[in-house]
This record gives sequence, structure tokens and C-alpha cells, in this order.
Amino acid sequence: MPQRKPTLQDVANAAGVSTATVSRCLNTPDKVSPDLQKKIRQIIEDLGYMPDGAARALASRRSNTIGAVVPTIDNAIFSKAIQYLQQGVANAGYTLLLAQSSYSLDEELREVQALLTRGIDGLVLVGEDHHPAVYAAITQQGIPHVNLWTYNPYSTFSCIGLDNGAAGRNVAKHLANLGHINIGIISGILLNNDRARQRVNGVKGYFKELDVNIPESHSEECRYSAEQGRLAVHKLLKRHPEITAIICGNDILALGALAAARELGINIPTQLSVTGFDNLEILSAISPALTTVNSPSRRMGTRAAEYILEQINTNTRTVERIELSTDLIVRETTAPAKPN
Amino acid sequence: MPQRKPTLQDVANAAGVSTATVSRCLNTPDKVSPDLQKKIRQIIEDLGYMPDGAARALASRRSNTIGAVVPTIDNAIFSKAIQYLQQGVANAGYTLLLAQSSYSLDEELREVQALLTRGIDGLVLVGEDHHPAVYAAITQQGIPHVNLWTYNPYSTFSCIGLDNGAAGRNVAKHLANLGHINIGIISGILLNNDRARQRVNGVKGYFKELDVNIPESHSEECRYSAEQGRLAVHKLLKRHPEITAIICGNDILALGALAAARELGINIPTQLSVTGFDNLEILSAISPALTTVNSPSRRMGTRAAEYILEQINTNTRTVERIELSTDLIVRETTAPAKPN
DNA sequence: ACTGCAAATGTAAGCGCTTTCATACTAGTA
DNA sequence: TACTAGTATGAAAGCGCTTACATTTGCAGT
Repeated sequence: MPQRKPTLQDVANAAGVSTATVSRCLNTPDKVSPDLQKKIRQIIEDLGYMPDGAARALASRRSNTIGAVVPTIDNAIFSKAIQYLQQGVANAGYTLLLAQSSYSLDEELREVQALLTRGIDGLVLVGEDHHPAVYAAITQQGIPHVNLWTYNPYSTFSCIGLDNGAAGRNVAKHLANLGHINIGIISGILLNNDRARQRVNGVKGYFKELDVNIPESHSEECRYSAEQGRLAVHKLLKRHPEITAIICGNDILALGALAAARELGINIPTQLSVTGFDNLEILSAISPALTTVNSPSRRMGTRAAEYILEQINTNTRTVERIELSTDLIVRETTAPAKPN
Repeated sequence: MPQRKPTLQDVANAAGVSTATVSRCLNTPDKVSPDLQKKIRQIIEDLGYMPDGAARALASRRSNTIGAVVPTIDNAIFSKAIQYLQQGVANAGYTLLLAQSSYSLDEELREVQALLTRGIDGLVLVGEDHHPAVYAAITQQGIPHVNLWTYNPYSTFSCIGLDNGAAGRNVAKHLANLGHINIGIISGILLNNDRARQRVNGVKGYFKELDVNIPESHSEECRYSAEQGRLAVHKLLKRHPEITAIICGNDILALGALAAARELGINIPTQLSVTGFDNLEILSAISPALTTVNSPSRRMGTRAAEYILEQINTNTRTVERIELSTDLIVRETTAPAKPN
């Protein structure tokens, strides 16, 4: 047998109708008489016909795909958002094209270009630090786009996220109220990561208002891994044994911090308070339970899907800035500062 | 200005050449004279021309995309594999289309069909339990395909994975050597999950050889979440307080088990041994450190990318069955059975 | 000077679908 | 009966690109 994949034409021939009718049967069924429709569907079934997405996209100028570029998928916080984003767009018949930037703007640019070439109908990015060419390309192509994980009321582009600065301030406030003055900060790499920067700035800003200065040497910047967090805490405490509280850029780093404390024989939270960020579900079962800030990953993914789909369907390009709330979740790793 | 996106034709006109030449310049540069090439590239740059992927796919019958369907992306074990798969194919100029099946075969079928419609050049699935229509469609389309996380020397389809049964046996052996006889099993949902089933069968098979029977009531099946694992352990121990070791289907469930033990005041590992599966990186820092089996996620993703790309490039359809090794990682949650 | 061949470029036929416009019917209305 | 307004279908023109094939050109070999 020829084994050539059946095309619309084959279906049309078999049904004794034109390709236009078959196409309508697939796309606008109410414009085809019910019995003809049934007949055509049967033939499609028999032939095992599957529409060719490329041809469809070319002719209709819509690809029914939306693209997303995240720093890494290997972080529950992003994968959770992606999960819901994928579900949201899949429900509307869209497919998700996924790419990773590995926290590099150049890499992100490359991926965005690849996605645009693929004709995505919408684009989801993380953060607002992007290569200028990324913004230029998005604008030129005129496709819907949204930045996640960031909320900036003055942004030129749509965003859905949390106020990272305010979240940082909240953590700072909590620790300040517990009497902590000697604060250590373990952050992720701050370059090109507006979220992390804003959180740190929030923390420092709050303490500055209290006239508490957090010197540079009280901060460590490292990749997001438990191991890196562990090492950073060792360095930090060696340099500044007077530190009574360590604010970590995310839960993974905090996990490393807890491990370091264990190794050093430091009791948490009586001798040292530790905070995380993200409220990773997987860590809900560890002991001591981590004080952290929840990251609305799920809502972000869902809202992003809604926003993009709405922009596509209404064919509008309105800028929306959606702030999602976060909560400080106080658990067992923070306590009043030990009297010095 | 017209604001119409520039096409190949526009570039050709501006350069005073035919579209064929521009196309060659992009796809087979060595067939175009160097100076003409430079000129064309300049014009492409100036015009901001981006090739249209759909048109390209339609004309060339290659989409340069490969699809993957995983049960869920929200599990580090899968997201890690996806991460490396994505990187592998991206390096070769391919884009990853990602979908989730939520552990449902019907859902998986739907996603596979959507991907095939999009004209993927290769497909990556997880496990070997798939809807018959999935296998039928793959075979009919004749695209490269591989099942991950499973190794079956007699499989009709390519697979890259571990021998789940053997891994299960290894865990069983470890516990048996420690003198455990009263074994509890907390597994994920076994329906449509060959990996989980094989692991459980491996465990049971090994004990059966020792004439140790693990009754049905010693097993609990639940969704993969720490909370579900915690509840399952409570149920299990209430029913069978004589259990001295609990084998968990993955690390997340094991985490829940540890939490349950803590709540019940049961010491790990002196009173109860617990094992996980996957060796999640994020859990490397918890205490007590979990005894588990490592899952070669990273290698799986990388190898899958290599295999698919190779099949595409050589245009062959050979079946390969690649077994990746796993290791039992004995840490702090297993110890000799307490004397009864 | 002439032939032959390889390299560089052009010509044009699609790839499989959507969609506009035209056409053929079917009723309903006066 | 003639006319109108839908409604269901068909004809055919692309969508933007790739690629087989044709053509042109330059140059080595004789």
C-alpha cells in the first residue's frame, strides 16, 4: 500500500464532496448539514485522517500554540505554574511550546526567537528582565504576552505576579518583630533576576527604615540548590557568628541552611532563625517546618492561560497588571532572637 | 506603514534574487556564493525577517519539533528528565512540545493526537502502558518514538529506562538482609502505571522467594503526595502495628511516611525502616537522610534526545532498548528490624 | 577555439489546508 | 407563479516556503 498519509483531499474524494466542505465540517460544523457531517466524520475515522497542523497554520494564520520560556523547569515553583498553564491552554485546544533560559537573557532571546518562528499565538515569560530584542520582537509581532512572577504597577507590559519587594519587607518585618538585628541573606544569583533583587531590596529597605544596616558581607549569592545554600551558610556564619537570622531566597536554599545548622550543632529556631520563599509543597512534611512565603504558582499559571486566551479571542492587546497576594507562613524555623 | 510581516519574497526582491536563493542561503549556505550570502543576511537583518515555521514545515515536511507527554511535570523526577530532553533537542535546533497526561491513558491519547497533528518529528512517552490507539497512531505516522522510565528487553518499542522490577527486588533484599519480615508497601496508583506495578512486583517477588508473604492488607495505594503518604502510613500502622519496614513508591511518599512516624512518636530507623524511590535532589538535605533508589532522570532525558535525533537524522527506525543502571542508596532511614 | 562539467542561480510546482466568492437549492411570501 | 432570502456546497486562489529541474556562467582540459 502507498502508506501516504490521507489528506483533506482524500477525505473529500471518498465522501464525494469538496475539500471546502470537509474543512467546514471540522472547523464550523454548524455550516454543514447533519447527515453529510456524520458521513464525513465516519470517513475521517475510517481513513485515520489527521489534519496537518502546519498547513492549517499556514492557511489560517493561527498556530494554536502558545510559548513559554522559564528560567528552569527543574524547580517546583516554575513547573507547577507551567503545569497549570499547560492545562489551561490545552483545554482551549492550544499546545504549549516550552523552552528554558537557564537564567540567561541571551539564551532567552534565542528561545523566544525560535518560538516566534514557530508562529506561537501568545508568549509567557518569567520576570521583567528581558533582552531588549525580546521586547522588540514581541512588540513587532504583536502577539499577546505576559510576564509572570512580577508585579509592577507601572509596567509597559502585562504582568501577573507578586510584589516581590513587599514580600521581602514582610519577611524582614517578621524577623524584626522577633528582635533580630543581625541578619544574614542567602540569595540566588541577582544578575538578570529582578524577582530575587526585589526581594533582597525589600528586606534591606525595611531594616534600613529601622536604622538597621545589613552590610554587604552579610549576603551570599549562589545558585539555587540545597548544597549551595548549605555552603553559603557555613561561609556566612564563619564570617559573622553573631548572625541570628538567615533569610533565604527560596525554600531550597533554606533547606540547605537547615542542613548546615544541623552540621554546626546550631539549634533551629532557638539559636538561629531561618526563612525560605515559595512554600514548596514537597517540604510541607519536613521538620522543623519552614517559615516561608507562599508563591502563587498555580494561580499564576492559570491566570496567565486565561489572560493569553482572552487576548487571542477578543483580538485585543490590553495591558493588564495583576497582583496576586502572598502570605508569610510562620512555622517552626523562626523564633525570638537569642539574647546576646 | 503596512506593518505586514516580511516574507521570503520581500527579502528576495530587496536582494534582487529569487526566493530559492534566499531559501538556500538559510538552509544550505554552502550552495550560495559568499558575497551574495552576506548581502542577503544583511537584508534579512534590516527587514527583521523571520521565517514562517508553518510554511517551512509544510513545504519541507519536517517541523523541527519533538513532542513529549509525561504524567505530570510537577514531579522533580519528570521535570528533570524534561529539562535535559529539552536542552538536548534545543541544541539541535528542535523545539519541545510538552503535554501532560495526568496519569490517564485517555488523556494521554488526546495529547498524543494533538501533538501528531502538530507534525512532531519525534515522540517521547513515559512508561509502556499506553492506549492501543497511541501505539497505532505512532506506528502509522512512522515517527521515531521512545518510552522512558521502563526497560523491557522484549519490548516492541524502543525504551530507555531502568528495570523497575529489579530495583524493587534490590530494596526488598536490603530490608530482608536487615531482618525485616513485616513489610508495608505504600505505592502510587498502580492502574496504568507499569513502573509502579513492576516495582511492587519486584518487592513481592523477592519476599515470596524467601517464603515471606506480604498480604494485600499490607499495601496502600495512593496519589503521589507527601500528605497522601502520611495518611497511608497512619492507616497501615493502625491496621498492622507489627510492620517494621515501609517501602514507599517514591521519595515524596517516603517523606510523608517520615512525617507520620514523627507524629506517632516512632523512631526512624530503630523502630521503623522507610525507603523511598527516585533520590530526589531536593531531599538530599533532610534528616534523617532517606534510603532510596536513584532514578537516572537526567541520563534518561539526555539519551532520549540523542536517540530521537539520531533516528531523525539517519532516517531509520531501529528499536533500541537501553537499560540504565540504578543504585540502592542506603542512608539513615533503614536499620535492622527491632527484635519482636 | 571548443567541449564538458561543476557551481551558482532561477523557475515553478506544489506542500495541505482555509476562506472568499459564486452557485445551486429550498422554502416562504405576495 | 415569480421573487427573495437563506442555506448548503463547490471552485479556486492563495498562505510562505522548499526543492526538483532547468538554465546560465566560468573555467579547465584538449
